[in-house]
Amino acid sequence: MRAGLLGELEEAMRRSSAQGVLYGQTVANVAGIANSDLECMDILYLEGRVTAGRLAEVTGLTTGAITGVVDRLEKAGLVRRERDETDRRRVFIAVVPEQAMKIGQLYVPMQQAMEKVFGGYSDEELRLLLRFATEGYKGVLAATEALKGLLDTPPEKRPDLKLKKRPRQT
Amino acid sequence: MRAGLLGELEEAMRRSSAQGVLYGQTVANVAGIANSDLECMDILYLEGRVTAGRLAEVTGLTTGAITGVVDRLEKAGLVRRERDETDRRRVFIAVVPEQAMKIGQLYVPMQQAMEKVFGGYSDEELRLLLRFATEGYKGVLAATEALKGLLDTPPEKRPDLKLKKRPRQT
DNA sequence: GATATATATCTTAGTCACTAAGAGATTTAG
DNA sequence: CTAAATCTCTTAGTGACTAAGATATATATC
Repeated sequence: MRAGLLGELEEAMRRSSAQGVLYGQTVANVAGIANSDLECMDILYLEGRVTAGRLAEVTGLTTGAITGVVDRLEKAGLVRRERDETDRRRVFIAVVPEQAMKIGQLYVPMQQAMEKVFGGYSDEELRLLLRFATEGYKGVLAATEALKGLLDTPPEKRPDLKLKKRPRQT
Repeated sequence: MRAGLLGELEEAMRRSSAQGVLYGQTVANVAGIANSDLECMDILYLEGRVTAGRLAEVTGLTTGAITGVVDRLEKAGLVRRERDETDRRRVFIAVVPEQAMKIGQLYVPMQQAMEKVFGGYSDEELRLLLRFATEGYKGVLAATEALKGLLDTPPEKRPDLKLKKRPRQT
C-alpha cells in the first residue's frame, strides 16, 4: 500500500524533474546561450556577485571552462567582470540586471504554470510542500556527496561498472 | 504572507531541482557516459523499448546525434539495437537489463536519501505530494510548450532578447 | 505493378564547449 | 625577500552536437 504510493511518488517526481530539465534547455535555446551559461546565470541570481572560482566549484566545471562561460555571458551583455581590488587575483562576476531581466522573462510561463498549480493548495499545504522541498534539497545534496565519495573509495570495494576506462573527475 | 510563502517555495524548489541536475551529472560522470546517454537510459527505463526516432523526439536531439548516443550505449553494452521486422526502416532500442542495473545502482544513494525524507510523512501527506508532483509535471510540460511557442510567434511580437543572432531550434 | 513521395536511420563535415596542463599575476608564509 | 600557494586565463586537443544529405524501406497514385 504505502510501498505503491512511494513508487508512484518516485516516478512522478522523476518525470517532473526530467521535464524541468527540458524547460531549462528550452530557455537556453530561446535565449541563444549554452546550457552551462544559463546555469551560471541561475547561480548568480541565487548567490549574487560571485567569483569565477566559485562558479567552477558549484558547476563542477574547470576554471578554464568558466573563463569561456564568462566570456560568452559578458559578450552577450549579461554579466560584467569586476576585479576584486583587495585581492587582485580574483574576479567577481556580477549580473547586469537590465539584460538579465530579459532572461528572467523566459521563466514567466513556468511561473504562471506554477502559480496556477499552487492556487489549488491551502497555506498549510504549501507549508508542507516547502518543508518537503527543503528536506528534499538537503537529501539530494547529501546523496550527491555520497555518490562522489564512491569515486574515492578503493575500486575493488565499489560496484564494478566497467563501462569506460577512466570516468572523468568532477 | 502567502506571497512570501510562495517565494520561499519557488526558491526551495529551484534549488532542489538544480541539485537534482547535479546529481544526474554525477551519475553520468561515475558511470563514465555522457549526459545525454544517461538521459536516454532514463527514457528507456520509463518507456521501455523505444525507436531511435522517439528518443530524438523526447530528448530534442537530432537523429544524427541519437545515432551517436546509441552507438556509445551499445558499445558499453547497456542497450541493443533491434530492427523492427514489420517495418525494417525502424530500429528499436532496448536496454540490456544486466548492464543497465549497474547504472541503477548509482541511484541507490538518491533513493536512500529520499526514503529517509519520505519517512517523515504520513500516507495522507505523501498523497498530497503525489498530487503536487503530478500537477507540477503537467504544469511544467505546458510551460515548456508555451515557451517553445514563443519561437514561432512573429519576432516583432515577442520579448526582444538580442542575445545572439540565431538561436538554434529544438 | 511501376513510379513517386514519404519516413526512419545513418553518414559526413564542420562547430563549439569542454578538459588537462601549464602560464601569468598576485598574495601569503617562512 | 624569497618560496610556495592561490586565482584566473591560455593553449592544444577531444568529443558531442547540428545541418544537410545519403541510404534503405514503406506507402500512395496512376
